[in-house]
Amino acid sequence: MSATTLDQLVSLAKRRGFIFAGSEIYGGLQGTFDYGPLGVELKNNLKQAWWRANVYERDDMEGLDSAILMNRTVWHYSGHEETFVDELVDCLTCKGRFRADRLRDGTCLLNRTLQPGQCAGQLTEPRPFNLMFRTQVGPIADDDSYAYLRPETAQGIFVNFANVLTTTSRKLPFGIAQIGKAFRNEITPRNFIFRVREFEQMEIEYFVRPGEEDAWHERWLQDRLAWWQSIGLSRDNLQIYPVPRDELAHYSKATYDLMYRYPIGFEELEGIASRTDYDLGSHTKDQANLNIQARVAPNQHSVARLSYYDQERREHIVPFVIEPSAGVDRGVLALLTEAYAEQQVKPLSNERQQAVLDALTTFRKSIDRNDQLPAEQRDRLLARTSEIIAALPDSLPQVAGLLDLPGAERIPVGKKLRGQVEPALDEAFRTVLHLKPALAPIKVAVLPLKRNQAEIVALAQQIRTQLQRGSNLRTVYDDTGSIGKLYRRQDEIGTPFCITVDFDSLGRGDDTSMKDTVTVRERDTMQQERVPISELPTYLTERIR
RNA sequence: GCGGGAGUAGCUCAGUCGGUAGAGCAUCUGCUUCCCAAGCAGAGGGUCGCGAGUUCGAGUCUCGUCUCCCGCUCCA
Repeated sequence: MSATTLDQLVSLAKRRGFIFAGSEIYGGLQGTFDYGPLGVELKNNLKQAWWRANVYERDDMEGLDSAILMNRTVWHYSGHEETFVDELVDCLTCKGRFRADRLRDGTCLLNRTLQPGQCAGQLTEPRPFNLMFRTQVGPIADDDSYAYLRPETAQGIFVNFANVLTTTSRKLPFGIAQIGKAFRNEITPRNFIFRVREFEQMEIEYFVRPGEEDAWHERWLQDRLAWWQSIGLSRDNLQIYPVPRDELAHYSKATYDLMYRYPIGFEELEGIASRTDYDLGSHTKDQANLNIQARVAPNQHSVARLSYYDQERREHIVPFVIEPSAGVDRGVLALLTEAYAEQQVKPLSNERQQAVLDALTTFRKSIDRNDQLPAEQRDRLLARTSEIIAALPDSLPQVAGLLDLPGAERIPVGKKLRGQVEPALDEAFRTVLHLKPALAPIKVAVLPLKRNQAEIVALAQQIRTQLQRGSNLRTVYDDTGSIGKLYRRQDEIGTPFCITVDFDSLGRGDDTSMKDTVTVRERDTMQQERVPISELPTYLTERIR
């Protein structure tokens, strides 16, 4: 089971320190999020896994980290100044929002049921709606001293194409990989970290000979699909969406979107675009002599020839580009969605179960009696409630999803239902993140079985210190609760292994042969194994790779 | 930006007829506990989204405003 509502993830993320709303104490800033102590680890692990697979484990890739601020001319020739900056007006009559350049005489043209002119006078003033953020460069704020925050990392790669080529002696095909921040002034940031104004991309620009792009496009699609699965996303939750021709971005010949089944439905996780020679062709000098196939604007500014000299054919060619471009934040969200589970770990007491059942029954009656709900919503709610009642107690975590359905907020007893379900979940369920160990923010937690036993505590802390220093495993020590509580706490943040130090570890148990051994408890199975302290680094490293 | 819903402690929620804010969980401390939410005692944490107005007195009534959530445009 994975997360069924975004709220479950938002709540966990905030509660345990993965992700916070940006600038929270001042009311927030829409479309920004801060990664907390655990979130930064998870995100770093994701980026590291990507870098390892795409740079270290391949022979045809170089890395790059280009500046966020770039000469404005970059965005002129990339096409972004034209396609990312719109003057928009709103029509107060027909509620439409239009590009000012599509209007004639201040009239709403797009509402075709009206004659042009009928909306006139109801339009707001044209306002520049700039999908690129502008910022001041230099101390003097005049009209020309501005730059954009990059809306994609890709252009940093294209403008460095010649630099990388000459310094690495690469032959086609080869790629350049980059991870970095990008900024878009989205009209409506929404859905937690899914659509935000400041985000991070993991991008590859892969350069191939013209004519070979389609084969490489297919290959990259399969590569990327396999990679996402290798870090834990299940194939069932991934979809390939070939973007229809009329929806393609201005640079693209063909694009596959890799869609993931988020709680909000299937949405794009990564785009794999075939960009032809549009980008290098746009940024290069000497365009006329390079047989560029894409339609590019004449470039009078570039001082570099962004081409590849083909020794065999003795000619300069402009490579075609395949671009697998993934969202880091969307990756994090996908990982959390996939990993999240609420599992029953012990039976529910009778009173609790009865209380929940009563609350559900009351809820169902209340829906049934409510005549203000659209029939469709009502039927859906009734059906879902009945399903949950039938599948109790396993279905208990699904109540969150039920209360998230459209219309549910109009049923007042929904709050009471939530109030009954919560303690039941607390009592008998655990929340667990089934993250791949390599991605887990914390790899190992060292726990004393009893915190008021000085010797146990001392040994546990000693083991923690050894693991921290002697291995690359992020290790924490925790003694702020009973052992069961500590396990649950680690489950919730996805820690794959807990090490428990007990009396046997000290040689003070019934079986003295267990001296210098500890219990290692595995997150998913909750199984325990006795391991000699000296073997811990090897034991753990093998299982966390 | 428009339409619909909601803002009270970290979370989920109470808060009656207007009378200076409560519970459970979470967090922290102490005691206790020989492997899966224990328990007990205590502590911290809220200008009730914000700003006006009405009133002797506003979480509660009125107006404005902001933010968030759901639908319309965007796409990593």
